[in-house]
Amino acid sequence: MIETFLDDLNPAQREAVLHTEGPLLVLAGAGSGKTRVITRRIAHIVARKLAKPSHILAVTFTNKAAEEMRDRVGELVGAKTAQDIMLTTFHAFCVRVLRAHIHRIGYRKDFSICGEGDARTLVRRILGDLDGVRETFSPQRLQSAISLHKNGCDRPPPFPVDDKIPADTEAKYRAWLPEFIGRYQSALRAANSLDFDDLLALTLELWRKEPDLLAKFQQHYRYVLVDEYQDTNRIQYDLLRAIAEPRRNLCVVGDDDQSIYGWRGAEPAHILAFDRDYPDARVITLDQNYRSTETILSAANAVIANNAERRAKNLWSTLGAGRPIEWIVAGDEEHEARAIMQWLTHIQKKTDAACGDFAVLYRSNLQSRPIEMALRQAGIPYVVVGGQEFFERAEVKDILAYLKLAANPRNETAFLRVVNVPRRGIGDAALHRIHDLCGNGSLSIWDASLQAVRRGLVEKNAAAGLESFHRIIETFRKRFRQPDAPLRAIAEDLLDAIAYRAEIGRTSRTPQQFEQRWGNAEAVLRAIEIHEQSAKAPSLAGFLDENALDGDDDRQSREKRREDAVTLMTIHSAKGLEFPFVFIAGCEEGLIPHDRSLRENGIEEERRLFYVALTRAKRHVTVFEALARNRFGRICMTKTSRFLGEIPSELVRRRVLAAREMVESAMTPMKTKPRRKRRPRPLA
DNA sequence: AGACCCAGGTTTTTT
DNA sequence: ACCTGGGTCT
Repeated sequence: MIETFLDDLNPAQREAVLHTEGPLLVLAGAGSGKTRVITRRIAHIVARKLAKPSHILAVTFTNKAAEEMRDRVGELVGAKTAQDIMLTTFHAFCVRVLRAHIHRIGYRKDFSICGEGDARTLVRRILGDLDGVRETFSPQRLQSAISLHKNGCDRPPPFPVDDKIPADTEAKYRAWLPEFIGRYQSALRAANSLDFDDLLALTLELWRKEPDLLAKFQQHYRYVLVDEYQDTNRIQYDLLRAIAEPRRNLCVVGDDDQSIYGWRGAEPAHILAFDRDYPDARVITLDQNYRSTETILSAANAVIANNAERRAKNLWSTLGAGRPIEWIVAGDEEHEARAIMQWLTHIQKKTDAACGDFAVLYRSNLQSRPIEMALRQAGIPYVVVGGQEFFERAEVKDILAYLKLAANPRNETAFLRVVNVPRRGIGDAALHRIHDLCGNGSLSIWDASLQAVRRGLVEKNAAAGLESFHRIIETFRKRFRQPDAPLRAIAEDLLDAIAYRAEIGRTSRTPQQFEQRWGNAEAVLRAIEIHEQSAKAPSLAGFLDENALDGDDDRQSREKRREDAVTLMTIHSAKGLEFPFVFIAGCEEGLIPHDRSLRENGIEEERRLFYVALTRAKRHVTVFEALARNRFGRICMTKTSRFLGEIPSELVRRRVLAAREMVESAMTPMKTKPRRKRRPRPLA
């Protein structure tokens, strides 16, 4: 039994599995069987009875990764045993800890989790109260500054590089930022909400302030494993160190060359410094690749060798040389798209490959348009991965806001979103009055609104509206709290109580739109039902936690990927995946490396991104380049990405479908295409 | 409340 | 070129 976990491992993998005691760093190159090592290692610990399954903590970054890992571990040790392992994301783990213990540091246990969108709304609102700064700093920029700050990022938050901003503004900005963060925090606090970063930061704070509690966790988790270690940020790193401290059975697995989330606060430095922090750490490098041809690996190795900040490693495989990398030069992006379509068709004819064997990768989502058009015209099925629409839809947000209020009436964002949906005659005047009552934030907007009614501070109409709103929330708060409450049924009642179907009807312009939007509402109900059926202890709070942490991953996208269709996605979303045939579109300076990223994060992260793209391929890579590209409505000549030049030329076959001079000369006269006038919107 | 217009910006996006 | 957000007008 035990031997079977080791049989099909190479010596390095085997050592990584067997080295269970003490700190271990596994440098796992792309395609080197990283997941296999982690799952076997867990199975080994369980089978050898080194610890109970529940004493193992395995952390991933995404829910998807956690699920997959649980499945794979389940295949080895049985699904039932796999259930007991604490195998989750950082954030989900912290939510668990906080839901149980956060009262010890003065927070309420029924806090809401404030997603990225809600947080942005909050930033906007605070910014709205402040005069004179709104013009200079975008909410997005501030949000990312806040996040980097909260994650204990060492470097200063990026300051907008912009000629229009006078030189002394940066100093002012830096001086002012802490105050802004303070306001943001107290707004969150008043709303009894935590953002994603708080989940991590407060867990750490909790552990620091309550050493006895930390000790219990340390006692409990005997083995700690981390996947995608190159993506950890400062706080995550501190959390890991804290919990693994006494036993030091900390195993981290990652690849510094695939660190592509620096802009998110990930610090690849951690992987480079691991054996400085743990001098006795065993370091194992997995460099045998089981995925790609030797040609692909040589190209990838050559490219990444240009990075200085890395641990040197060279991937190798025994899968044969394979075919040279194809480099196709097209005229503009539409030409490129057609070339992609034709080349794909050509390969299919030669190899019998299915559509699902192809991925078209690009740096930026806007590149997908022309490619989609070309594929559609040719009748080639495709799926575009990415985009986060579902949870952005108004209906979905509305319903979730009601549910969030039922779980935590203090949730200010949710309150403001639906207090007047459907219309209850609560206008700006009433809301201002209420807002004034909140004062410095000591009173939540919910309580303030109660008081406003009680003290007759708002006009009759608004007061009546507020009272009915209060009643609905209170009613459903109670109902949801009943033990074994039928969540879906209650949620349906809630929609009835606010006549939401009619509301959608009223605000839809066409029957199709109505169907679509009501369909979204039903999708939320279905999601609740799924939670009800699959969760160990279903609850409203549990459902909301799951959804807050599960971003936009409605299961559809996952299932869609299975279908036989060409996959279109950004390189970022391709991390961790593999395809027989990979096309990389838009290999031009400015796109990859992206010029803005170049400015803010430096060249090396962009190079890693290109490296990730190359190493997704099993059999063959084709890189595409357009000589001219539409940029912000202007046609511009492009320059070949420097990364293409870094691939040894003997590995590449270049085909030029468009001559530079032709493209250049075609550019000047054709600036005015007959422009279609925009018609007035056709009514239903 | 809803329609309309203009200005600004425009990379990636695990949770 | 295109979308978003905010402001204004009806």
